[in-house]
Amino acid sequence: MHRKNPDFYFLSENNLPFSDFLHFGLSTDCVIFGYKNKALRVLLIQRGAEPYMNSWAIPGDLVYPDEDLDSSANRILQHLTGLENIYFEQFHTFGSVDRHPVGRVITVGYYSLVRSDNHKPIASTWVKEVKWFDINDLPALGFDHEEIIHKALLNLRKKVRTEPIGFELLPEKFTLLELQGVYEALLQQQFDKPNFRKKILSMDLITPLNEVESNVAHRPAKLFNFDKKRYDAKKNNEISFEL
Amino acid sequence: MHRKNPDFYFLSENNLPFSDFLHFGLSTDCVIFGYKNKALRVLLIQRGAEPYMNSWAIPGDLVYPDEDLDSSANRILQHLTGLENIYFEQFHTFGSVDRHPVGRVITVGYYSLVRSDNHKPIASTWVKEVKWFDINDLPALGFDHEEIIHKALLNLRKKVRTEPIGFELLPEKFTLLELQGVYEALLQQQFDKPNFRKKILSMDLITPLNEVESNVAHRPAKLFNFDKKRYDAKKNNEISFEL
DNA sequence: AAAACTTATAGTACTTTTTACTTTAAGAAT
DNA sequence: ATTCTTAAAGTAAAAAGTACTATAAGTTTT
Repeated sequence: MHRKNPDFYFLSENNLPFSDFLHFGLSTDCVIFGYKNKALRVLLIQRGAEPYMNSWAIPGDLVYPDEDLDSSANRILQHLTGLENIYFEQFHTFGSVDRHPVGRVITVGYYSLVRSDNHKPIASTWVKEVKWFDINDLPALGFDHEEIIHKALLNLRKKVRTEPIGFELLPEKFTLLELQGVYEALLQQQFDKPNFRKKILSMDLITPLNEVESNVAHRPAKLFNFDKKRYDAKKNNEISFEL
Repeated sequence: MHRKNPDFYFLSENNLPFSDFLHFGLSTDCVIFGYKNKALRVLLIQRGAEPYMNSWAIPGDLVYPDEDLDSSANRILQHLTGLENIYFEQFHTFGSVDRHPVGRVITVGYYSLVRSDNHKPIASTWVKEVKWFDINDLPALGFDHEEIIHKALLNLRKKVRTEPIGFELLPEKFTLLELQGVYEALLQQQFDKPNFRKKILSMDLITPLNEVESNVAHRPAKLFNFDKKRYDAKKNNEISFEL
């Protein structure tokens, strides 16, 4: 009951050869959320290789030997969307013994929020198609990716209540009703318009611009943007966002 | 710019040999929280082998090739504390390229909550000493374990506000003032006694017992226990715990 | 150009929750 | 019996949340 390599320093007391411990594959997978027409959606790829050929899946890749986890997730996001400065967050790591048909591959799950307008999904050698799916109407997915999306969504729903990240799903300039739509899609609950407005404005985190929306068949709403500087300043004192 | 192994299915388009991608080490590390004398504390081990010989560290181990992540964390916890049914939760995965002197080892971070009375830490071959440290008075730690503890604490503080897990730090039967002490230690804030009591009781998640504390030099407080069944039943309808 | 329509935005009244504090109760120690 | 300490219940004011109404400011229709 002793290790083959006594130089090593973990608690293990078993009789497996040490080399068995260094044969893990490591990947990152990204659940990319978008928002359009009052609905939350997810960017999926259609696989062009085995296993799960032709299945839909969330984008992911193996981590390079000299690459940090966040860098890896960021690389995938940029590669696929062509965007920089995408908001992303690690939320859970999936490592079931049998989660992967090829071998023991554990994957670090990230979710990210992108402004729906700006993305132009880019297919690659290994990807047949890239497409947005409504969160409530997903196709069958390969691997354990249904579980990953489910968990990502639960995490996002929690986070969105205490940190002002809903803005990441909207363009720089947005109306209060658009913001309300984002939160209604995220939290699956309706808000009263005047009260939502009052609450958001009282947080003092978004600034009104001297612009209004255009091409609308009614009184145009004022445009706002999120004041990240002010939030960062406030954050140091106390948490100030809560829905 | 193409993979050596075209059977593989990730997005990677680089010229590294495929085998380079399967040489990751994988471990789990556990931040074990306890509560005593109105203070939050952490169980640390003193390392008995290189690297970081004699340094203090959080307990952890390599994951076995045929072992799930949660099982691995649970094994470490049981091994070290001798307890079963310990509350634990995966919170973040740490995988910086240089986080480990021996090679590329990524670690899945867990935190756990144990009832302070019940634990009898068990040292092992690789552990010189096992000891509780006040969360505000930690020794220097090996690896990136300071970062891991810091992040565990932040996660715990968030979680404890929306899920009734504070009980995990107390014995089965506890008084309301003891519970208040736990939350004050966790959240680093004082609560008003009558109001705390009112709020907790209004949640209808703890049941009064027909017992009172003994050996106290004043009016003894009633003992309560947490009603997990009732919580699980409520949980399905809506979240009902919030501090 | 006026009227009708749609949504923005301000305002108000009511309810519930939170907060701060006071009072009484119950046992232990002297 | 008296004193001490903490439990536990109660109360009132303040704050926050909720539901709804009224007015404003545009576009479209007539």
